[in-house]
Amino acid sequence: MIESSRYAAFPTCTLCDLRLLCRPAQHGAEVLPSARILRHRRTLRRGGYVFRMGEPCHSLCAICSGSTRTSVLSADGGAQVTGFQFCGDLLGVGALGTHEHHCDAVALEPTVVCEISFLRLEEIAERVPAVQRALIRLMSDELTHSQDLLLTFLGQKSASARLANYLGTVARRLEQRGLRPEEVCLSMSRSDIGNYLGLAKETVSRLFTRFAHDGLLRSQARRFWVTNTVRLAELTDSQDASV
Amino acid sequence: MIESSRYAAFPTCTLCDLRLLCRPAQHGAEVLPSARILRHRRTLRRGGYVFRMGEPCHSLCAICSGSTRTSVLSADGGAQVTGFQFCGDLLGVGALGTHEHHCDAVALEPTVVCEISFLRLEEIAERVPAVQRALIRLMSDELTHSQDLLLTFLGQKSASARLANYLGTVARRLEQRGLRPEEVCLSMSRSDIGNYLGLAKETVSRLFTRFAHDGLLRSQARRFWVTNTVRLAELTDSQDASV
DNA sequence: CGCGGTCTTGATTACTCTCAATAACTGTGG
DNA sequence: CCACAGTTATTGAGAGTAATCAAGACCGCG
Repeated sequence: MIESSRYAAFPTCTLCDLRLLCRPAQHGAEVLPSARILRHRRTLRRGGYVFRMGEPCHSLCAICSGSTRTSVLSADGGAQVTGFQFCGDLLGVGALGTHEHHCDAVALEPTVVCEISFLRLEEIAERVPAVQRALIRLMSDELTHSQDLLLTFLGQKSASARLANYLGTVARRLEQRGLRPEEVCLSMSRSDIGNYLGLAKETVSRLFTRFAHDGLLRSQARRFWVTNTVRLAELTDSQDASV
Repeated sequence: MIESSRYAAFPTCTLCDLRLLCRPAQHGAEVLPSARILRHRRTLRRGGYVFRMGEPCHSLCAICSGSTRTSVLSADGGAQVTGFQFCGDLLGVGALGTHEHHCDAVALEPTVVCEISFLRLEEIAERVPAVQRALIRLMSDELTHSQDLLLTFLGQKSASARLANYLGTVARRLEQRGLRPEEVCLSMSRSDIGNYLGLAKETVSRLFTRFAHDGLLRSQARRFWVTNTVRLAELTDSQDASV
């Protein structure tokens, strides 16, 4: 419990997916200094790169505060947004096997991230079964999350269902992390959302207008507040575009 | 090498993603009887369930021969196809964390599968670092695969690009496993493909007709043979539906 | 206050879905 | 071996949704 003071200034650590691995001293009798695996904390400003595609990756990376956008270069040369990450989310888990980042990660606003040495973690896992299981669990969860995400894109047909689903997912995720849906606000552009969802930015804009008109949310510039989670969820489930 | 005779009748084992874990005797000096982790082999006929959603899962499952389809129940009560698996592919990796299957898996044709006890594997991993790393690598690969898959769905707009991309992916995957593109043939219905890709079955049918007319492939009933991999790949990259 | 970028809104075009009818295939039984 | 029924695949016509093209409004910023 000596460690806990290290994190006093970061209450978000209690929400972090990495917290069980970040403080392995809590696992069993064997005391392991967390300093060995917690490499460093970094502060980024809007537009700053957390990492770039192709860079070597020997760490897991968790977001302490702020938000990020990941993207890859698609075959036609343009960028393809692959996701948005918020407080407590992990970055770079998929790169553990290849030890090389396969996407860019950019801060959407002033953002603080933690890096955890994966090599150290692997060493510790060899000696502490609880850590090994936590690691496997972590990857399994990430896999489940990735497949859930895939699911939302598989059957989706209408644009409104896709956007409603996305906004609802974000609201839910942030709610799980202790924020109220009313407080949900993003920092990403219409283009980013459109790119991510496979929609034209004009379509995204129209949908925001329509959702706001229908009382589902308030939107102002790059921020929005969900005001009717229930109806947003209804839209998500509908296959067609009926509003 | 005493073990090898066990697999003599299954040459496909050399293509299997699980082979490194299935024969842990090869890892280091410690000899571990593979019988402890290889639970059993099962033969299924067309339409047979490999497993059902909600069932307990304590095993990894590899396809020795044949093919399967995974699906979940979507919010509106209908089924959503989440993927197709072929010789050497794994099933149920994402269920390792929760120890419960979160999808149905059905054989598309006469199919043989192997089950590997995950609990045993975990035990062995605690003692043999090489197995632990192989396990992590396996999950990381699965994660990478899942995210690659997600990528193909994210930006995709036109139906032809989606189908071309899918057919190309299947052809490539089977090619990696030792089959020639000319020999690629499937056992899934147009409805399954359409469900998976988010297209109406009529659209899938029309695209098959068009692709065949343009000399990209031959199709006969539920089987098809890719005859022009290059042009199929070109279609994949195109954002619009120009043919 | 003017500038560059993003966002909104409108009109047109094009793609894909839906509905509907016919054709082909699969498996079963005579 | 052939005929039959049920399922699956093909093909066509019409309707609806979202992309594209284009113009103007709003915002942050120097």
